[in-house]
Amino acid sequence: MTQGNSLTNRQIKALETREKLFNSALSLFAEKGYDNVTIDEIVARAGTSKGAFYIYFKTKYQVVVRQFQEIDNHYNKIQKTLKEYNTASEKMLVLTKAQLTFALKKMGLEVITTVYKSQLNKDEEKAIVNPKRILYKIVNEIIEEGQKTGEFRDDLSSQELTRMVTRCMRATFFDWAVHNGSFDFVEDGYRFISEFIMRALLK
Amino acid sequence: MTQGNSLTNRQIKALETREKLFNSALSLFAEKGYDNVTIDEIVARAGTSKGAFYIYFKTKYQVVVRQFQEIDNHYNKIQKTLKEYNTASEKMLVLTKAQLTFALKKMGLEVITTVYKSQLNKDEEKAIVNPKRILYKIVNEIIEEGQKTGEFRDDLSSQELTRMVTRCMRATFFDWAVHNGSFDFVEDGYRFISEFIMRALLK
DNA sequence: GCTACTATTTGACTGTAGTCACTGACTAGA
DNA sequence: TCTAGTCAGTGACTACAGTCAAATAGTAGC
Repeated sequence: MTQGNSLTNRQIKALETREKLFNSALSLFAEKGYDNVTIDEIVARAGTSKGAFYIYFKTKYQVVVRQFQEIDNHYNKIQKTLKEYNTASEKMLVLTKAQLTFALKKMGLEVITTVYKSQLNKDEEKAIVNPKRILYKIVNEIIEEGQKTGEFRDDLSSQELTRMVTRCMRATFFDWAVHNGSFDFVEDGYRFISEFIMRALLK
Repeated sequence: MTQGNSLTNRQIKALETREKLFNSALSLFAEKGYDNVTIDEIVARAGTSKGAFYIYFKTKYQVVVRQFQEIDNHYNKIQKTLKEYNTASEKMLVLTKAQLTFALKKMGLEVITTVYKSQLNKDEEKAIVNPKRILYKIVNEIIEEGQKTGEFRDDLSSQELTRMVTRCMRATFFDWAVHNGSFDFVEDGYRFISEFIMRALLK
């Protein structure tokens, strides 16, 4: 078949088609909102066909899930910032604030709502609870560090604590989406973690 | 119009139609699963028409949301049981266990998943975050009691703590739905609250 | 260059949620 | 009892996500 990294013209074209569909969809979602965009519009703008769309995306949701995942990968930038802070508690708080600010700015209400809704569909790709998410690795590292330094409790494993903490983070996102963004996401979410959840985590 | 509580024949018939639609839908959902039932089937079994369905239910989701609300009201039975326990902590734990057992048995995965998904639709009736839910009143009462007896922290208001605790409860439901019920709902949910969240609540 | 194969693309088609202009039966008031 | 008006109910229709058999065009081997 293909040798090494080289792609045949056919494969290159296919990648282009996918890219055109992805960009067309994202620009339409941005212009009109997810619910007001049809697949027919997406493929018209991409200059391709409906069948092609469903080769590259299993559902309409999946476009947004992919967008979410792309943005989500940028958490590694946050990870570097964390080194400047000395305690695991500080790191957890800085991460929380960064996560909330970042999600609000880069994703926004509609992407978050759409992704959360998609996750409740049986066959949809599980993006937000994927343990490979960088976010989860960061949280797990902070917790392990906090357990080592004696800041955090160690009667539960770091994996288990990570699962619980990230569950609480998701809860803020879900609540905000259910309330149609009618409360201050960053303020409320930060308060929830810093004033409430942190206490469950500390020794 | 109508005098006192008396209903015209017309209004009685209308209530009957709604009831027939509701029962027809619930029995079909139970038989084939929510996603495999069409509105046309529902109205056929109810012996009425599609238009009638949409007079009584704004969306297909709403049937399940109403079912959820009916079941949800049965929390008042739990409330009475709580009086037997002495401390607010005990009450919170008994409530948690009861809630999880109850939801698992009476609602099940599909109802929970469907309701949670519906809540992310803009115009859907907000059932799970409705502050009038009996569950929230019970939680609030327990928290106020705990604050009075000095068991629970009082640096945050009981309302705020209620909001945070119930957010955590919703988180278990959401996670379980996203994972398609692939972990032990009662076991995991109870552990999350008793081993983790309770510590955030205690003084 | 020719051929057989296969990856990609197509768009007509299906299924189903939700709409709406219309119908006719019931009600209230004269 | 008659009638104007209302309200519950109807079902053909629209809109749109998702499917799939057929068509097209790139590729590899000769």
